Amino acid sequence: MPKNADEKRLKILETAKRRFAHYGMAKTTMAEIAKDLSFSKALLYYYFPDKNSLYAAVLEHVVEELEEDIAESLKSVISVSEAIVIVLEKRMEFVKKYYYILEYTVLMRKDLSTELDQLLIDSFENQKGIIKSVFQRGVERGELMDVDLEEISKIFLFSCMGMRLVVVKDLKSSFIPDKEEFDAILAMQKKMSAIFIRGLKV
Amino acid sequence: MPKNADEKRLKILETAKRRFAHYGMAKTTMAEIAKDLSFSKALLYYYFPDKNSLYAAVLEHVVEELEEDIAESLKSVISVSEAIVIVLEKRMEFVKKYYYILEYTVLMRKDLSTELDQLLIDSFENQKGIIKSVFQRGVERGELMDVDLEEISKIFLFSCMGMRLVVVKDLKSSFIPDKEEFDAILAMQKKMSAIFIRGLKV
DNA sequence: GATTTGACTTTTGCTTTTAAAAATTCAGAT
DNA sequence: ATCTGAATTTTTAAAAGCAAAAGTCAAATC
Repeated sequence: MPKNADEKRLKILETAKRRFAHYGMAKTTMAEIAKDLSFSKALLYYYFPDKNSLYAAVLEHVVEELEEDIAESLKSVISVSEAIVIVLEKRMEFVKKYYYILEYTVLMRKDLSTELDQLLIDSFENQKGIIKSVFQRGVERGELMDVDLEEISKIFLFSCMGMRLVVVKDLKSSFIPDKEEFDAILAMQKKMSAIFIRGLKV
Repeated sequence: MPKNADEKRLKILETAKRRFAHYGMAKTTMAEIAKDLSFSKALLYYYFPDKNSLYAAVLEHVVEELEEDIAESLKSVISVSEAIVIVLEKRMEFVKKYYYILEYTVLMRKDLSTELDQLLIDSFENQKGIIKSVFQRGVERGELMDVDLEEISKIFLFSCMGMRLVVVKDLKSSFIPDKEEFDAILAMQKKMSAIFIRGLKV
């Protein structure tokens, strides 16, 4: 019975994820999710306190997917450069794949619930941690200088993230940037990181 | 007589600049500008086709101020690092000083008039040119590697600009970021550029 | 003829209104 | 403890009205 309950929770999560990924938060209604599952709308509220929490759960889910994916990919990688390229590519792939889910957090930046806000902070910290550990390995191997990695990782991440913001101007129009734009951004991020890493070499 | 006409045009420009710098584009009316000068509103339209053109003229004016200021400051500077720091500081000072004037272009990013759009593109190109010539001098002096400076300058500028966008989230609320935020951004930009430049060294 | 203006017209940017849609609650059924 | 239908509350979005601001122009002034 409790197992069955968990299954239902998961089903809701999956269905919501599909809807959010396709139509975004604003254009997805609780009624639609319920209908997809042939559940009553009220049942959704039995498993999730409100729409926002459901969204947060979905977001957490996909963010974990990215984190695991990156962690897995980095296992076999040796050099700092290679590792950073992997991270950048995975990140970009992720943004492309879940654009409509992520869009809401960008649009709402300011007034997000504490829950969501914390989730984003955690996600950022995780990303920073990954970058940091990549650099850390470089330092240990004598490849990179011994600098304040906490700070450097943050700066590096900010540079990469910002690059995307500069190019993608119209966040309001909820229009997904085209492949060319994404590719151009990724190319710049790679080039920047190549120079950046070189600047950290011993 | 024509000289007097030019003077009036300039007076309008100055008054508009003061208003725009203090209240921003949206909160400044043509009637107010006219009243400040004891001109009739219609006279403003004799010298400028519309409010947008007046704004563009003001923006062009302040942008030129920045460009000249930077060019002047760079005359005496030798090393790449020093030069870049100067550019970053001047840029930030400029943003602080004319925040309410610049705000409009950021808010309206998408639907700006061709005129304004071109002005921003030109300004960006100018900034890129400055960075490029700084790097160029570094290359000539044998300080930096010989790379595609056009591309590198763009990437460098994007990284710096983006950094600000990442930190300043609420462009909508038309709230001026506080000194601490600006300082934090500038500090990161400086650190980033130090590593970046080191990454370009021969 | 180049400037300048007051009076006039058109647009734009708010409220306010309001109807529908969506979120959320809840008493009671399973 | 799970689940639902029906009812309630909140949001959203379109329409209407209105005041302020943008923009025009014929006539006056220099």
